[in-house]
Amino acid sequence: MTNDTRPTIADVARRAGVSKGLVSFALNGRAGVSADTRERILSIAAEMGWSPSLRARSLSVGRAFACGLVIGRSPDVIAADPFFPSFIAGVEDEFSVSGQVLVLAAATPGRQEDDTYRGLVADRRVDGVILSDLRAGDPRIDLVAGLGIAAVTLGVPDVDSPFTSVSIDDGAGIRLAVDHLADLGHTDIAHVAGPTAMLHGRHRTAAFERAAAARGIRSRVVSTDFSAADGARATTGLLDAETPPTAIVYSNDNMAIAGLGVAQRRGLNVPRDLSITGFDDVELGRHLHPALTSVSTDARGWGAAAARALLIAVAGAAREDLRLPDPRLIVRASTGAPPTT
Amino acid sequence: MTNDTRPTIADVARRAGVSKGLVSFALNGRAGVSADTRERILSIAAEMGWSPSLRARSLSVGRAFACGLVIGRSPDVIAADPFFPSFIAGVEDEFSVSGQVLVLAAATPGRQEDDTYRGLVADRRVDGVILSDLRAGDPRIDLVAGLGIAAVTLGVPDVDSPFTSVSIDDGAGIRLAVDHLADLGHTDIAHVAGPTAMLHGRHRTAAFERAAAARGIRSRVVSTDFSAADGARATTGLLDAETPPTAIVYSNDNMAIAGLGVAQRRGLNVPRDLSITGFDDVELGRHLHPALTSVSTDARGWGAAAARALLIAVAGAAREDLRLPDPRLIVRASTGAPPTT
DNA sequence: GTTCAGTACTGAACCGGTTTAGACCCAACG
DNA sequence: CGTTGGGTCTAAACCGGTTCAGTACTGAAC
Repeated sequence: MTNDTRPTIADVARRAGVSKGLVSFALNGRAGVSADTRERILSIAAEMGWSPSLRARSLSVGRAFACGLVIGRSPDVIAADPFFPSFIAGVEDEFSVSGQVLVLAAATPGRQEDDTYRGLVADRRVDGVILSDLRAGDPRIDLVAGLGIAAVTLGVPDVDSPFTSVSIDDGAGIRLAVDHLADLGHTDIAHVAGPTAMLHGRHRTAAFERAAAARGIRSRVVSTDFSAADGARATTGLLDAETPPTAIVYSNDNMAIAGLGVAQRRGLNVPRDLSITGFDDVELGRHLHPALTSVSTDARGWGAAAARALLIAVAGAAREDLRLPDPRLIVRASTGAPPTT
Repeated sequence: MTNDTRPTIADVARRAGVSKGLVSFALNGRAGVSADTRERILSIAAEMGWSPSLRARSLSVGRAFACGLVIGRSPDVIAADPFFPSFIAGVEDEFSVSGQVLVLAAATPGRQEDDTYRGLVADRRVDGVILSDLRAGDPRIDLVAGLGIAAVTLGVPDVDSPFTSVSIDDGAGIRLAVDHLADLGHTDIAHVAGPTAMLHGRHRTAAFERAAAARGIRSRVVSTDFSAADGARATTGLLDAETPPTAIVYSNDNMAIAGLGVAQRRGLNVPRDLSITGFDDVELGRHLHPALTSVSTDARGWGAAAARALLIAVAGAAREDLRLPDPRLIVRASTGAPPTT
């Protein structure tokens, strides 16, 4: 049943009456092959159903024809985060047309993140990696640079980096949310942020504080691990305060939805008693009651852009940073004027 | 900076004063090497920081040391589905300890699912694949079998298959939900199902109808594409009926949450006016208001089991089907007694 | 008519491992 | 003392491509 003896380049060469080398030249479109010989070789190859063995190719040219993505977050948080699936879809949009393949590795309980990278590279399984969820003073930059492999970073690192960065100004998204709430009349807004160790969390927090200050708004920030549970906890803490905020800007939709649940459970009406904004604009958000006002980022486009940049970097081009279009705020029913005291 | 000249087996052999072959024997723990020679070779290898080139190994032994997962759903649906990330985490739990790697491929607009498999296998990039989201009369079984590669299926296919299946009885989960609702007094329950083309959707629907019949319950089923939007649409249709059901069993949490939104938007109180159950038990569910009653399946455990089974199949073992523990129903606040007419 | 350049092609080395056939040594046995 | 046999090790083939040095032939230039 399984016919595992695929034709090799030698079979094609024999059948075409030429040397292996010439077949290789013909296939790779290199000079030094006459037009009709090339055509003959190619048609014989097609007829025999030959395609070069990626493994042999990989060994002789020293490339893996694959790139890696290491996911550092805990699986539970990943599962709740719509970013990765969309992002991966975007990466695939690009890879699938260029014969590349995506190797996914997750840092698991039994294996630290660093070891995951080291393993991927030590085996030369990938030609490049995508560094996501950048942290402050991220050690992976030096690690990967030392490992001698191409990479792109998602976001601009806060340390010297030899790698192309592909970034989106998520601060702009937070700013839009704050301005929207300020326009509605809110003067006391809280921000439920991601982990402070993560760079994008910091950016969003800084953007939040700047935007709040610019509008003369009382602001407070509480940081979380991005999980719904932590979002709920943070919300409870905020609503328990002496003078609770009249609006909360969450740094992801998952936490915003959990926060909405907490508020409703306390008998609060959203948006009459409390306004809420999310971040990611997951599909689910528009079907909630009330529908969630959220910052929409193009995760899929980001994935495609990162993949493209990585392929360029693998090819040896110099670093050239890329900035994607700013996110937009999708205003729905979860935001409104603050309660009149 | 980049020291790209890793030591090769020849370097180790020279340094140890033996032949390449013997180093290979020593490394792979094969007989024919004296104990002290083996030790000497191994310690020299360690000292030189040598590890065998996966590419060379791959070429000579004819294995890729990688397995593939092709995701056939549209990226938007994947993004909303917590199953894949958890499942992948489980796969990684297993692969990371056995030096395997997960190659992820997504069927993209520019590339049909079949071509994705074909490409993965034609390049011999993987030693095996995981077939998820089994469809009725799934053509991928024959395709992959014809391609001559190992595989495991997630769920038991409805056609002849040479592959090990790793399955979970999701029908049991649906039955638990129906029984729970029947116990509460419901006599008119609807099921918002997944696509009819998908086998697990069919199983759940069949289980629903059987369980309803067993309890003498009026039942109806509407099928969807698994998206929140379609879940909302289905819910609207059900609630618009002459005599709407008093409870709805959704086949994933995402649709259940969207359905909850639809009900609340209409001014219905859940669970007083309408009971709702989900499927997946996402973390978010317990933070909603009301907290979602849902069927909990161990996606991560499933991933680990599938990975283990696949590695066994790749090693050449005979097919041996595997059935995972039944899912459980987590009762929360979204289900209650039906309204008294 | 030789030199020269250029094109088309071959043969062999190479990537870095695995695997097999066989050489060599020493002990035991008839 | 010659043979057999088991254990240790080497040399070389092999996996299936790429690449480079070099050869043979062609046509143009001097």
